Amino acid sequence: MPIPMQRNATPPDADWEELLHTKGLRATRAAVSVLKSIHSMEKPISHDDLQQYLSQQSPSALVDSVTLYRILDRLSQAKLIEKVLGSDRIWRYTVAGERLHGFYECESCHQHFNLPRSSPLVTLLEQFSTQLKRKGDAAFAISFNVQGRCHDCS
Amino acid sequence: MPIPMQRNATPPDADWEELLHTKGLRATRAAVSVLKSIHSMEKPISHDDLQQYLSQQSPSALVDSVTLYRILDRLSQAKLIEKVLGSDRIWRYTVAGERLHGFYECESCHQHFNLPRSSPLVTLLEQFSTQLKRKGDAAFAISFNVQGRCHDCS
DNA sequence: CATCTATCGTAACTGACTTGCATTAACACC
DNA sequence: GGTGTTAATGCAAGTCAGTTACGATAGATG
Repeated sequence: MPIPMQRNATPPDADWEELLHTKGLRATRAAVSVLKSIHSMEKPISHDDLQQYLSQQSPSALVDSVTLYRILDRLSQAKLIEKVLGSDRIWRYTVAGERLHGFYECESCHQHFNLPRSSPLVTLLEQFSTQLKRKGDAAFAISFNVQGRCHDCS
Repeated sequence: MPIPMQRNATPPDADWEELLHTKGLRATRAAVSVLKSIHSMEKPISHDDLQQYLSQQSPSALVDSVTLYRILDRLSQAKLIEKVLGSDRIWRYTVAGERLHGFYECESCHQHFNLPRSSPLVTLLEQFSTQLKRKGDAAFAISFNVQGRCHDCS
């Protein structure tokens, strides 16, 4: 499984550190690189791929596997990132946003692709989601997933 | 985790056996009880709960854990049942239908509830799904999931 | 700088699911 | 009814994503 492509440049470290602090988290070297890396990816990335990616970045970015799990946990609890469960039962992590995320999952390689926010499906579900929230309902989140085959696997 | 309630009576065994045969599967005692049981449930049930349920039914319904996994696999591949992945990374199985399924998952106990087909959300997504199919797109299935807390857990 | 405690690293564990392989029992064909 | 074929079964052992325990380390704060 190839490690997903990187997106564009990200803000300086100080900004990430501050972001972590506002959530009551410590700005450790590991947490910063993880947060930064996830924000630089254009699609959700798994624990495994992320660890590999980090190890290739620089020796200083090396993170222990358990530590990485814990960082990912902490960041998602703080809502700095978002997790998506693939049908391979593997969690993938991506940027968290105020807006709803929909994903396209390749049923063969299980790569996930963010559906464009402009997709009518996303718009539709977003409306629904805010309706639910307004109702103060017991429902907190809607997630959805379109399955198919990605270009590489067809 | 309590074993989900049973629904109403189901057709005689001969019908289930025939159904299995039409899919090229053997009508073993185990396969029949599994198929029958899942059709008698009103919500998706996990491997574990199903095995427990079967063991309580009758001694003859007892199925080995691995065998049960394999039966569930076979039945879903034959599209006689449908699988849903919970955010606890556990598969649950339910009746397969031509129509789209949406689920409500309790984020605490992870029980799944079928959303009523009359739900506007289900209708909406169904339209979308058929649109995709018509387009002959690479997308095969849409699944979605509303998360919240069930009555018992609140 | 010193103290406090969140975070880290190592090793061992968990549990849902899978694989290998010898045995059994549906089904088909006499 | 037998009887042969092979799908399906049961047991033991394996896999692997994720978790837990606990002593060591390093951010934060005064």
